[in-house]
Amino acid sequence: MSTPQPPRKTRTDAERNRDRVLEAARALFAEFGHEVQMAEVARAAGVGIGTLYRKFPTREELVAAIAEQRSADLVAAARPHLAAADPAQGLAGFLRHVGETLAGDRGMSEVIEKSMGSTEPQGETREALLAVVAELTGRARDGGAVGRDVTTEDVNMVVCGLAAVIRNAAGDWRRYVEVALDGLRPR
Amino acid sequence: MSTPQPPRKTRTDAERNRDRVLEAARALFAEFGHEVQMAEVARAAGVGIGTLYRKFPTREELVAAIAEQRSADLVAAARPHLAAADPAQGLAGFLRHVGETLAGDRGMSEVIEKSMGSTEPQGETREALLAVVAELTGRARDGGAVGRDVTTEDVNMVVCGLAAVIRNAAGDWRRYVEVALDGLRPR
DNA sequence: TGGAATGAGGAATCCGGATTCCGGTTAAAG
DNA sequence: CTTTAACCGGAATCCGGATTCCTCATTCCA
Repeated sequence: MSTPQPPRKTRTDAERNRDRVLEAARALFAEFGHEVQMAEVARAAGVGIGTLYRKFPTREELVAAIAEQRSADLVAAARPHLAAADPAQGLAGFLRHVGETLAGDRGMSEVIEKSMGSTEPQGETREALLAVVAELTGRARDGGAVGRDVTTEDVNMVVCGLAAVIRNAAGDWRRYVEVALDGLRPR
Repeated sequence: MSTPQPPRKTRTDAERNRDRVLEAARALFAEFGHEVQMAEVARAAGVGIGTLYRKFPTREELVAAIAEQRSADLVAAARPHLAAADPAQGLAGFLRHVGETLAGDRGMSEVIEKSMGSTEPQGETREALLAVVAELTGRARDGGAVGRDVTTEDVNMVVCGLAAVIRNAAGDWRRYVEVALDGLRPR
């Protein structure tokens, strides 16, 4: 009945392996997207499959962990743009940054394409990301950088499209970003 | 050695089954995308799996057949827009039509998202579709409906983004189309 | 240092879904 | 109305990849 757990400290090698897995997964997902197999990740991490599974009981959980991590990075990267003096540059700068990020991370582009917009349930980090976009959009709108009728959803759609373009289209995504920004401007 | 084949006419029921399969696949792909299982298609078509496989030896071939069909529809639908008096309305009208189509056909949005842009090898119908977009873009540009620096690739990216937005985002894709069109306009 | 307790590995297993196979049918030809 | 090539149906099989499980190795604590 009692719970006299004599809690031992987490083994150091266990922690090290966890880090290796996260690192390997991050790299592989970035380069090949989430289609990468669990065995690949384990191999790249220099770890057995069993170990990988003890850290992340499910492929889904591993993917989520990485997605969470990268999303947080994006939210963090938004800070300077939120603080930008010129709200127009704030939104534009952030969109360009998102492009740069997704261009270097296939897995992330998959995540963003699916998450920006779906009214699905999701982690708080996703919420934070949406909040950031909303904030940036609001400022840009107040500052007259984008049309008064531009909504957060409009921007979300642009981001979703950007992710798709980066992952599938042959053209220069930077061009796409500029076109989208032009489209959002007043008048 | 000789080939005195007394060619029999294709059985009528065989042909009928083929049509049923195509019809069922079209409907299912449109509603659920290409993730639908072969068995589902067979069931919906009121046909055995074996029969389905005699018509289309591979899932891939079935998907390709439908994609081809729908792409051809899109090309055909472009005709009136190509003939539009106002080139600005030509491009805009076509993009809106594409949106309408993709909004009602999940499978098609998947195809378009992947094919618009990839310099991959593909069917001639895909070529035709790209040619149509190029033509429409050229006219719009010549007519001053879009910026002089707008390329076919730019428009392809917009279409690719549109497909993604329709399939994933929560917002109103019509809004997205207008934003994109605004972004393409001169100035 | 001794002996749990926790972690590592990776072969074996499970699973969902595509594809194959073959005995039973049925339409076309004479 | 036969004959027979084509065709049908769907159970059985195959396959790739995720997930489980059990044995052995390490690390932590007294």
